[in-house]
Amino acid sequence: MLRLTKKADYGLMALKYLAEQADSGAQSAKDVAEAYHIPPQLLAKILQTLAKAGLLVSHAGTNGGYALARPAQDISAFEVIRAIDGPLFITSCITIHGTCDLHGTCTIKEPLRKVNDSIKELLSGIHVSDLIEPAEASPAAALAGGLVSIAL
Amino acid sequence: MLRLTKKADYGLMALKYLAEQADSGAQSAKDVAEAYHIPPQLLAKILQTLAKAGLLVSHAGTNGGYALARPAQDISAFEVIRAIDGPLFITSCITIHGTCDLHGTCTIKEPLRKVNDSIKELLSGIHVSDLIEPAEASPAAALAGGLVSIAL
DNA sequence: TTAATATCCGACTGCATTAGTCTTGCTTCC
DNA sequence: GGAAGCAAGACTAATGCAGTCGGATATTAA
Ligand code: SF4
Ligand code: SF4
Repeated sequence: MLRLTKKADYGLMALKYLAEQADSGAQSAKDVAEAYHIPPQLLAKILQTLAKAGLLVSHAGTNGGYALARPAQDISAFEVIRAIDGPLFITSCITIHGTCDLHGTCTIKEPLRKVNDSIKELLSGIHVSDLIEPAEASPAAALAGGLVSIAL
Repeated sequence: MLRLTKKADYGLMALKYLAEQADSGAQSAKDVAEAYHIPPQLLAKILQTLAKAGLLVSHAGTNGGYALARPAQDISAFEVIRAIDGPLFITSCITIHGTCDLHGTCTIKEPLRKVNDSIKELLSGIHVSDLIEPAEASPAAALAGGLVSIAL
């Protein structure tokens, strides 16, 4: 349940890597793939998607590659996931639109939308800068996390 | 991304229905299925699963059916989802165990586990009793929801 | 006792999504 | 011009989900 796709997973890893290597200029897709042992061609497409979504800037040619389009603390995990996996959410009805034929009878739809929003907010409160701390909690993360309240 | 399975969806609807009809005694799987236009045989299996998980009590025979094993406010959405969809979570590594071959190199695993826990807590704060209010937020729900803080 | 009602259980199929690959073309720098 | 790199789309294999089918067992009412 609620499984994140591996692509989004890879995307987050790549973004983290790019955030760490921000000083060293652009990094090629191959570099990132080798650093984490991710299938290179797959990661390439993920990075392309991320670039198209405006989260990365790309530069073709020799010594080209990808770099963050914004500072790491301005890119939320929610944006990344949405860019890669698309805008689909926990219930089939919210975004798939016509998939569920129970729109009339379903009485649980509204509450679930609230849950959906809560998760969305939770993910929006996480930034790639929060991922780079190696082991112990960074003081920034505690601040950035914030609080998510849920009231149905 | 993060899509809830329809089975879990149906399960929540059924539980809500059973909570509402708690006074009328046991309800058969067919009754619930007809009330919401859910494929009867599919719902039957979901209810069986729920019963096996201890969330429902079942009674075979004429005038038999299912009823809540506990009061509605003691059954969390998390339990329901877990019972139906199994214990899998947002990343492939957390519960699938051997699926991801990046355990060594992956540096993003720990932060994601925290996110995972936050979502789990969020879902644990929602009970089926919070779903029965038709339109406006129930006062109980605001209390029951609580706060979920996330700190990486 | 019999028949109707209902849960229980496992196997099965069709479909959608996901993970990953291949191929081809375009851009930039040297 | 050629190497390094991005861009883009088609393609395949595998997985998981939604839903179905068939039959077995338990309970109750007549
Ligand atoms: S059953 Fe209700 S909540 Fe679930 S997908 Fe259909 S309309 Fe949405
Ligand atoms: S890439 Fe990392 S976080 Fe994702 S499944 Fe593999 S080990 Fe877990």
